Amino acid sequence: MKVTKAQAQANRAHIVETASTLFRERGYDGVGVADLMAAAGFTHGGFYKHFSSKADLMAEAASCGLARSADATTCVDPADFMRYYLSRDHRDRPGDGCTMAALCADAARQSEPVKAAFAAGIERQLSTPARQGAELPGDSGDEARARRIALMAQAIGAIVLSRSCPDDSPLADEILDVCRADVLARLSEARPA
Amino acid sequence: MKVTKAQAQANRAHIVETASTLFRERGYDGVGVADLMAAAGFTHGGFYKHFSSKADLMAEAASCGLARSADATTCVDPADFMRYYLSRDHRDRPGDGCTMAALCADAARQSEPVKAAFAAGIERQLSTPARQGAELPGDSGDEARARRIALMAQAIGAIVLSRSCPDDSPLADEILDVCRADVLARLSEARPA
DNA sequence: TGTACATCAGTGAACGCGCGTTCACTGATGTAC
DNA sequence: TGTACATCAGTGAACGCGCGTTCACTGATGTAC
Repeated sequence: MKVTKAQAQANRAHIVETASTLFRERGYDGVGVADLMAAAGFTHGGFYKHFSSKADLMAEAASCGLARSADATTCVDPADFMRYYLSRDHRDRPGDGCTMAALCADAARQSEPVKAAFAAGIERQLSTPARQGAELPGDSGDEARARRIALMAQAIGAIVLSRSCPDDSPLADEILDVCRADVLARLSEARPA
Repeated sequence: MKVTKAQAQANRAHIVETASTLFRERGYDGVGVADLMAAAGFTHGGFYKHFSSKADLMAEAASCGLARSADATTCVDPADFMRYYLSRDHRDRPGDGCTMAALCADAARQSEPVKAAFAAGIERQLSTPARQGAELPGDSGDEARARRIALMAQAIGAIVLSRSCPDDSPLADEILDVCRADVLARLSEARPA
């Protein structure tokens, strides 16, 4: 049964979205093509009408997930963002969360297109405009960029470390709490109002 | 052909070591039992004379790799350690590097024993004694521990992010350079000697 | 110490299974007249 | 506008392959006498 061009395009986008969520939850190797298509409401055979391979979809799902995150943080207060980012809620629901935190270790072992998507996504996140008035006067380009990189690394490291501990581990929560306090302190130092 | 008890024990340890390296290089899903046994110099059939399952070995290899790292940093100058940790060399040779950086995102999706091994490994790293004279007088337990956690998260995040970029990406090097400078600055602030 | 036997680390073929991918087919959509 | 045909998104069976695991076997080691 054929489908309108518009419907086919919407179906394709839906598959990419579903993949993006499932990959974040279970990793690239943890999601099969048949799994994924079933989760999106299709049978597996149609997959190759949309994508040339699973690796192709991986790169596209990464781009999509990373772009969405970057857009979602546009003009958001950095402290508010970090309070969410370093929350138990974000840690415990990777499917709805940050693609970098969920998949960048997986990406390191994938093909160039996937890694290129990650580099582009990181770059995009770094150049997301801050909320009006959230920048310092002395916030020159290089310095602000360096601070963003340092905080991004710390936040991602905290989530990834926390997730590697057993579910009920006090250490998992301690890592999150300590890093949240530290990141917020660094943010308020940088911008003493 | 049987083998002396001592030899069998040595062979087992060799398999764990080989697994620890291969897992760090390719991830848990990227290394098959047959692969691994061949790399260790054996055929795959003997695997189950030593381990009850691949998951069992994963937990043991994690413990082993994490313990070794923690021991290797005992009494090392934190700044020296961070200069190595946040180097291109460490980033580009995960097989010889930090188990946490290479596998903690994978660990998050594994069974409880693997996650428990990670929590224990992180705890062990946190309580590794610093080099004599590398502590501040005001370095009370909680404060020092919090600083260690924050720096560990930042360093791991930097490696993981950097590894997710394409090999020749300037961004990969920038992340490493920025985070190294930042971590070293934080270390020297904390201990103004 | 020497001999007979049990043990068990290591071998390599075989197992079922799920993976990514292919393919002949369907039938509504889109197009040419 | 109405009709005939080509297109192609989606279906579901089938493919080869590599995975984790099992198993009958081998033969040097370790043990009992």
